[in-house]
Amino acid sequence: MAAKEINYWLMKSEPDAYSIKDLRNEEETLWDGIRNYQARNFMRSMKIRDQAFFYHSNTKPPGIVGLMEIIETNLIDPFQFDEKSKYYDKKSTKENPRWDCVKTKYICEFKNMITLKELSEIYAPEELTLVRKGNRLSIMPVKKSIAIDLIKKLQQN
DNA sequence: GCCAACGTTGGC
DNA sequence: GCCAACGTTGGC
Repeated sequence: MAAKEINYWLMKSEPDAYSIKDLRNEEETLWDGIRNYQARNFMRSMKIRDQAFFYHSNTKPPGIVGLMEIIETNLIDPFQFDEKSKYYDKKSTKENPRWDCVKTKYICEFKNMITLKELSEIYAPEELTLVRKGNRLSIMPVKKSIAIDLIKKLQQN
């Protein structure tokens, strides 16, 4: 039986809010709080067994710190209905929820991160959208060839 | 603190 | 539907 094609993604998080160490401790987490349609749509196209790079943003320096696996998809983000949450969306209804999330599982933390600076020296913005100037997307796809290349590099470190 | 790059909102 | 004003993300 042919192995199912898996796709690769990159997911940003500020470590003050949620870090790779938090994920290592908890093993699994719901990737909630996404309130950007483009990022949401990328999440919607994720499949179980896909893998995602964990990226620490707003750090000195920012960069890729680990790898995780997508273990559940098409989940409803519970915080959109929680009036006390900063992720509350009064326009979202239970009949027609606006925001999704996925569940991810820890695979590994890389001993040495690959910084954004290093990535931008290796890859052009057309190859890796992460290095596009002013990129604010919190979730984005990573081309398979680049993903495999990155994993190899990160494991050598 | 500044700024680039968008996304969102609201007037018309 | 257009566009100006404003807000947000996130690098530096």
